[in-house]
Amino acid sequence: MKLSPLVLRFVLHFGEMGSRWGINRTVGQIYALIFSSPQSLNADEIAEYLDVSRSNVSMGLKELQSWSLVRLEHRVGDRRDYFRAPEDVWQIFQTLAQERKKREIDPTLSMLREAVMEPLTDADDRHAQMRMQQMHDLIELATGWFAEVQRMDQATLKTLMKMGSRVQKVLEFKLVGGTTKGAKP
Amino acid sequence: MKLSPLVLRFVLHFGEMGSRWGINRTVGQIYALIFSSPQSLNADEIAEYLDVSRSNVSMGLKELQSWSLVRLEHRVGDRRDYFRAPEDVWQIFQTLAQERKKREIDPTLSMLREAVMEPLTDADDRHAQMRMQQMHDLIELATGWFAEVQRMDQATLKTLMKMGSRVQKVLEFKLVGGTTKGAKP
DNA sequence: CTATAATTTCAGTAATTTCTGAAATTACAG
DNA sequence: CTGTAATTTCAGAAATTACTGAAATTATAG
Repeated sequence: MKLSPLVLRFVLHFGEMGSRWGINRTVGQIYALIFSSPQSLNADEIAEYLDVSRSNVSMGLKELQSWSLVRLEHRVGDRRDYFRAPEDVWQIFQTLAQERKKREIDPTLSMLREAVMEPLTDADDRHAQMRMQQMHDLIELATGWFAEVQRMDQATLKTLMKMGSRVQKVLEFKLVGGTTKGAKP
Repeated sequence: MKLSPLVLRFVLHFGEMGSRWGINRTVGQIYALIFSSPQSLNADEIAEYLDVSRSNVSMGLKELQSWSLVRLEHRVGDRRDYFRAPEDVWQIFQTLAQERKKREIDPTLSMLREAVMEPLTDADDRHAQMRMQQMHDLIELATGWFAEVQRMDQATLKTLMKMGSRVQKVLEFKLVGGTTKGAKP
């Protein structure tokens, strides 16, 4: 089976970018294929389209499932597993951000949390600890904000993004009076 | 030369996380070491602290410079290059985000831009193209927003983050009347 | 149950990435 | 210039990661 030039280009691009995104080529290609396909696909079809081994596809699909980037699906009278990408690209984006946070940020945050707790006397160590504290505080602020943003509904978020820097004006207006550091609601 | 247990832990963690962040172990370790160090360091010192080859350090430093994560520095009466991490962790964060966007997002965005322009007749291709359009629009919105956020001053950004979801209330209040899609200032 | 289809696991191999040490280049003091 | 220190380059070695094909496991139709 052969892919159309359009889909092929998309698939190959995702394969190449894979390494920059921390996934391997095949996983990137599988995702691109499933994402762009009008129907859900089974593992044999994927292996044939991409010309890779069936076992490689199996491993790739497991990886994509662990990222919640593909959904399993079944068809009546067919016991094979079919895969499809969630429709809503916003949802995909959020899932991806969440997963990346969990894998790329959270472990570092706990490491830092522990490190800044340690009582120290050595001057150089204290400097290092101060730097870690700065990094910790920044990450904590950013991820805390991220968690709240995730709780917003899509419409608000879209509005916020479309407003762009105009939000600055709104905030300046609203914050006159020093509510900046006030208690949470 | 030996690292203190605190710094060692930090350095090793960054080395391990490196692969998840798309950098190699040594680069991660070099950065952690420079970031936490009270003084700038030269390549020989780094090689000795981390027990890796001088050439490996040279390559790692080039990589970090390409990410603008370390600054070159000189000392009077010493012709060696010394390296230090920018003080401001916010600045570091922004630099990092900018670089990642450039390397991980922009190439995909241009690929998608081209793909959605193509005139097509085949039904499956048109479906694929529609999916690419969705992905393109989302990325464009998100990166456009990101660009604007980058233009905000730090204080506003911090305020925004500290406000968290309360910003939703402010927006709801301010937006009654349908200014949502209005012209830019 | 038994037979077969579907999927997963995994040991070995292939491909890629990282790292080293030697050689080449660059920078500069004398 | 010349000599030496500092840095970079790069070919090959080492380590890691990705992929395959065969075997094992799981699922289910009959």
